[in-house]
Amino acid sequence: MTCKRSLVQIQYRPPLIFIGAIMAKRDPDTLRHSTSHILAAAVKELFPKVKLGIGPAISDGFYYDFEKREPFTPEDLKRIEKRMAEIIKRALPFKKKMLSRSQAQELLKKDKERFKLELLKGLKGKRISFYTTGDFIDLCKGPHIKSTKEIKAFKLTSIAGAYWRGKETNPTLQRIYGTAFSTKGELDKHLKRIEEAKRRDHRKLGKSLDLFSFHDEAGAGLVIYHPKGATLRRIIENFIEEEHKKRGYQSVITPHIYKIDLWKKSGHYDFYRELMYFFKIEKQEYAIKPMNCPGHVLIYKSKTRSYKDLPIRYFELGTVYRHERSGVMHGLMRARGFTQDDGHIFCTPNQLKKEIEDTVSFALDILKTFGFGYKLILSTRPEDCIGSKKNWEHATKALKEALKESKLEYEIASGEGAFYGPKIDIQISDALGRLWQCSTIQVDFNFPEKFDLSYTGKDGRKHRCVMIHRALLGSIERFLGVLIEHYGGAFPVWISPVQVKILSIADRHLKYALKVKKRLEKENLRVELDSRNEKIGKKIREAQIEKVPYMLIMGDKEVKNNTLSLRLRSEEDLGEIKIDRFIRRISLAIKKKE
RNA sequence: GCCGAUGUAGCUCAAUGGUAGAGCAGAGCUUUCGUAAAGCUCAGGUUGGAGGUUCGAUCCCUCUCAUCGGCUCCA
Repeated sequence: MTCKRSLVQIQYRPPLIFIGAIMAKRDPDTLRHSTSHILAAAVKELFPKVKLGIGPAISDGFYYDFEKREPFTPEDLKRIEKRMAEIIKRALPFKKKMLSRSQAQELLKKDKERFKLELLKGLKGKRISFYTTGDFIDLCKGPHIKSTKEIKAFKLTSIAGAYWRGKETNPTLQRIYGTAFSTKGELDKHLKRIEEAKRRDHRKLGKSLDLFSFHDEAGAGLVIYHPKGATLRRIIENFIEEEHKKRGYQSVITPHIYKIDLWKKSGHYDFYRELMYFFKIEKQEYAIKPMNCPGHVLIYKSKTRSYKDLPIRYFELGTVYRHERSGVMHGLMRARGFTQDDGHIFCTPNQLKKEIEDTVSFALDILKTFGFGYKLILSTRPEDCIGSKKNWEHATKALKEALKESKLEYEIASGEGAFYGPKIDIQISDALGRLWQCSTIQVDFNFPEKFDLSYTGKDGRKHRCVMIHRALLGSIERFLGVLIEHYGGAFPVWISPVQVKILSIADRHLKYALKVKKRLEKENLRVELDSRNEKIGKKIREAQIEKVPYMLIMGDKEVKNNTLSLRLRSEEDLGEIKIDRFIRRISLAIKKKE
């Protein structure tokens, strides 16, 4: 079988710096790919009529695609797993076998392996390599482990549907996912990591930390923020807006709906209609904005611009709605309504490189503030695109040079650019190691043409300006989702919805507790008081579960000494401390964004 | 949108072709307590929604909505 390396596979790479992700020291791909053969062999033994797709190694394991009328059940999975263990026990060698093209074709035809035949057609060369393990034979370029004995620990993890060769118009195959390791310990570690990731799932934490909710009756993909979630979001929004102001952006505000004519002019009506929400009032058709660009463009166009004005940078926390297909929603990570930290830069072609460079460094600064790892991807000209070749080259070169001068490593996604220009995407990963695109920096030739965006040059003539679309967090929703999983809900103090929880021991301590609360609120701290008639143990337990960074316990001793007893969510009991000292301590942590 | 699974109290889950139960949360009472869960009592449900099969459906079937795992798409 073939094992195509593509960006799609790279997407499954393990998290960059998260939760101590453990990569096996040896490259485990060969082991996993070999295990996928054993999976196919077991399926063939149990279900001889099944046809084979492909079975590559992916970052944490492998999969194999099968065509089978009846879906695999979880029970089937267990049976297959058992048969795989038997095959492995047979200690079969992986043997390479070179066949001529006609021999290969004959073999696959005999087995009616129509997908393999299709793969064979796409292969170059006269001799085609196959690998055998016992009676099982598979078209494959290898390499493989020597013997099935080397598979010491494996597990089938899930079943899912997948299109043949990833194309929607192709038949749906059934994909069995699994993973394999060279020791049992590594497998256990891996499974534990998955457990931990599930515990950090932002959808779960969003509920238990009372941050946000979704409702059947409200609609799929529409986030409803609860007080604590709203607080968290506002802090991030204020932070990001301030950072933009520091870097020469001007804040603007634009409407949520526009007449359909504007969307026709911008091209969204033609290219983006499927994803847009439309409505008609008094014979006038409107659409809810899926993007913020048109508004910013109208501001630019509201007067003539001189080269002296450029670059102009507009910023808006713009809420957009996109009708995502029903199967793709994923908590905050993929919603139908979301807010972008959206900015547009209008500049001269000569300014392009510098602007890109600054924007990339801006994005990385922001990501570093939250301790994220990241990956840069440069997407180049797709087949179907607008704009002259010269423009594309200029822009792509500007992007490349900006990255080069910033000494940043990046991958190239050839032909993956938007139809209107090349882009740099930055991905960060969630608890399960899934990468999410957050920052995106896109050069656009389309808008400047369509809206005739220009400026007057030194020569007194009109010149076409260049437009950059960029979002650093991407969508606030997605970023929050990743953030929740990144911190496992234990946010640094500066963004914690509740920074301090005061826990009073008995009713007679309430007055003092209230006094302390007032004092802390005067320092702009977010404080809650738990004065319920409950035991201190219970109050602590609940504050721990809420992951409040600082707990202040107040009883007779503290009232008498005019102090607080400080406990951290890391379960540290730090004992008594003076109020002012505590304020200094927490203020410093907030300032340092720890 | 596609493949598959799921949907029972606010939350986590149990049970059944004869209209459902537990723990936590909530309310009331007792208790005023020192670093991860005090006790008692009460209340809480058109079993996601619509239709069908059946004497009878929460359970079986169809449709629909939503969620989950993927595919595809994407911020």
